[in-house]
Amino acid sequence: MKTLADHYDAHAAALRYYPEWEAGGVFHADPAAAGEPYCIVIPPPNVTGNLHMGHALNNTLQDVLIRYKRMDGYNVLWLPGTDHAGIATQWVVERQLRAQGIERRDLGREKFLECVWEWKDHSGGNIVRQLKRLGVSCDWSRERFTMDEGLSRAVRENFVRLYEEGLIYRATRLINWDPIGLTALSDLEVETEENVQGEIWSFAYPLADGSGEIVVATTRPETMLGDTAVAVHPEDPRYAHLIGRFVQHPFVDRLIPIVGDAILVDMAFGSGAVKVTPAHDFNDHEVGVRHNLPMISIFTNDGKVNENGGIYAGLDRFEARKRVKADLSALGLFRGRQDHVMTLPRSQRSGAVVEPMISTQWFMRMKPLATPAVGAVEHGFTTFWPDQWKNTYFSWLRDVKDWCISRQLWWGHRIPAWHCAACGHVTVGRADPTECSKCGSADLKQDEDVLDTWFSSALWPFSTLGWPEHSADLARWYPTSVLMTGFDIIFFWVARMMFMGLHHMGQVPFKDVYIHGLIRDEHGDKMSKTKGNVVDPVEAIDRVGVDAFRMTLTALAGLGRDILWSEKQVDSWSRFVNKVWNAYRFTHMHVTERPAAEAPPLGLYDRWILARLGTCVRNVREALDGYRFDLAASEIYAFTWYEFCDWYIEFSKSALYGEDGPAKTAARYTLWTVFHALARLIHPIMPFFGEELWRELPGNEHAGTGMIQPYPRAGDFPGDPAVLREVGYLQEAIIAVRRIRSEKNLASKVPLVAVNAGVLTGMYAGQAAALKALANVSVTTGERPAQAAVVVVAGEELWVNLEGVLDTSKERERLEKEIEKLDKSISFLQSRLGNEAFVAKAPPHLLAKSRAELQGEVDKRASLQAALLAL
RNA sequence: UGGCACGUAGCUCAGUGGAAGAGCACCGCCUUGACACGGCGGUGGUCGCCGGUUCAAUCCCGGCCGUGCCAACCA
Repeated sequence: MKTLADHYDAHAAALRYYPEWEAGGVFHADPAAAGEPYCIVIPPPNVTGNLHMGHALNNTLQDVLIRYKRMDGYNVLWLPGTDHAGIATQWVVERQLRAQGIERRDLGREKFLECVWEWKDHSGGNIVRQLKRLGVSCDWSRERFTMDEGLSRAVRENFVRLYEEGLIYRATRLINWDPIGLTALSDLEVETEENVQGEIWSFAYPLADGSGEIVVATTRPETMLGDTAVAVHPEDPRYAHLIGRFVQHPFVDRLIPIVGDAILVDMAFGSGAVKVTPAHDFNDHEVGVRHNLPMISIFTNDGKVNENGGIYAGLDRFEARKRVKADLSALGLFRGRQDHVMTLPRSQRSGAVVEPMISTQWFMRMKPLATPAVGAVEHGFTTFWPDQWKNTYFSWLRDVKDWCISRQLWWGHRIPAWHCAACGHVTVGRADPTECSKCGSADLKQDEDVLDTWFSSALWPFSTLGWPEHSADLARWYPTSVLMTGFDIIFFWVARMMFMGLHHMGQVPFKDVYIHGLIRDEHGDKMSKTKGNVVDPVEAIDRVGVDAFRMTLTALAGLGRDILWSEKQVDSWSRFVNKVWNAYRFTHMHVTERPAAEAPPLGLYDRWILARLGTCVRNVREALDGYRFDLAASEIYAFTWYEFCDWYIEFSKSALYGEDGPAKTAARYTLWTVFHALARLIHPIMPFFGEELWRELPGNEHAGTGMIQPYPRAGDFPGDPAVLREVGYLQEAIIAVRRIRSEKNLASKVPLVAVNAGVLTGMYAGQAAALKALANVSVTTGERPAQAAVVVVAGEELWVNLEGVLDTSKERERLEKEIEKLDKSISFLQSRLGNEAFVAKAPPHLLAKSRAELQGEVDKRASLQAALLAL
């Protein structure tokens, strides 16, 4: 007999099996292999990042699917990789250099990039090592990086094609500017800070002809330096006559027109007049465009007032605000202030207050790209899980503005455009040009900017598979099967992959998009460093083992729900590993070799547990197919714990501890068979544990790894309804007896005897051993034996009656109410359908609970109660 | 302001147009030869509120209240 350790050693298993799997090439995908393709391309983590709980969830769930499909015979590829994460990475390195007193600009572009690459090489392997500790079965031979050679080529190809198609263009626009990061930002990289305490500050512009004034209000008084209009509603009786006249700017020599604009101005708000700063406000900018106003920039890139700000030039934005207010007040133009709660746009990365600035940037034309991306989801080529996220996707794409793709950074894909010093023409090409494509001048200078980091991410599902080459991988695995990610990057990433995939490949990049929730702490708060409630997944793995850790994540991953992570949950789900291990040890005590392939004649309980196993397998598959990870986990948990351990193992003991014979053979076969399936069934969720169970299963010494065994099929374990019914009744009988015991305070060693209990003596005589073993109740006929401590009431259908023993009047009331309700339903359905159709169609419990039966039950319970009290 | 979710046992969550479920917590009993990281039994819920549809609603529909998220935001 093989002795197993008291406890499963998750760490030892991980150390042993992962290298074996890698060395054995079982993660490796072959496009020529058989099977329906199944592919996931990993959402690439930041190359210099560390594994956090979000990654842990994201990758555990992907691995569950990947392993399930791989075992199920699909030709599976899980392609891993990392992202260069433009601003984020540059920011980290800049900060490190600054700590050494080195500024990026002093270093120069070349040197700085060397530093970034160094940093990437130094800390870039971390996240991959941590992913491996999770047990993820990626094909590491295909690992990619957004700035590797192939992907850089894809980025360039994409840029050139879109440029040639007129979908990428250069223009001077009002854009979001980060005055600390010194770069343009896309709309998405701007975050709004809520509930900022601010003020609305009012002041007057004197009319140029001295005939009066017009009062405007603003949260940013300093922007008045760039005002080029005052807008009023054209139908406002207070101001309509002023349209076309001018006010005098108090600080700069400028006459400002009063314009009528019904779109911007709300007559009912404030004074009904609005100052217009077209160069530093998006709404005002539109007014400027509509009325052909001058757009005067008043800020430098680092957020100081420029030469257009007259005497304020050189002041920081916020300093200028104070001075402008003071000076306006001094001129007697201040007209009041009130507190105002507002929102503030901040750079996602640097935290700087974003300044809208007029700037020349590269843009991607979105309308022609977005329309097919909307259609693809509308027509079901891609499905969101849960479904409601498609609304988020639609609402953004339907209203999307052109995407500012250039960044004034150094870390990233440099824009493949060359400016001609001679004629100003821009040459864009797949190869670096030597001369201007217009005038032929060789005096070319490459554009200084790099592309938004999401520009390369948008190509990820096909660039990683080899695009723009027509690779075998691309042909085999595009479109991919599912994209798994968080809701926060539906805009940033999902939508962009959709339109780029559709544009270049003519097909959606993935058939399903699974959106998982956020991992929060046990109180439902977001994890954050400042709150100190961040859970480190690596620490959690060290503590409970990777299998238990993954089981917890999987079990908590409900569709469309955030996860509240707590040690309690982890401990609770971890215990499952121990429970299974002990059942496994029990099996090893009784089963030392692989049973004959042909099943021996099986007993009632053997057939029962195998039927339940079949149901479990079906439910697990259904759950996984519908991305219900939580249900898959709890299905396995419930079957194993409550049916296999609590019932089957107890049932099987009398055979296993009894004499050799068919019953023992059958029980051994059954134990082995359950674990043979269970080892595979749990594998996707708990791969190391599953592998250990598989390898240590008697007779599996040469069976190879469990991770490529066929996933169990429900059809392998057919069920017989009669068997399920019989065992169901038996369980009820046992439960009822136990309950009496507990209520009457009878120790389990006190033997009970059931006399003339029809159900037990007749139908279930064959299960007497189980009744004795599990409830210590013997079944007999005839007189009440004197030696029995208590005689359980005899009669028909004892299993029901026993339950009735504990009836209270409350229970009786409930039953009577139910009778009333059912009575009505039954008579209605009978009169409408006719009795025969009713019997054929009505749900079983309606039939069973006909009035007479229920009434009989109520009566019976009452009399039983009386009988019992009399004992 | 708009959109989307959510509201089921003390807590975290499943669930269904036809007899309310799990885990944790709690209360008893039990160290029985896989497991005390265990076993057995139990307490606990007008399934947010109000209407409607239906023979029947926790489930479908409408309204309301509460919570969360996303998006737009008024100078």
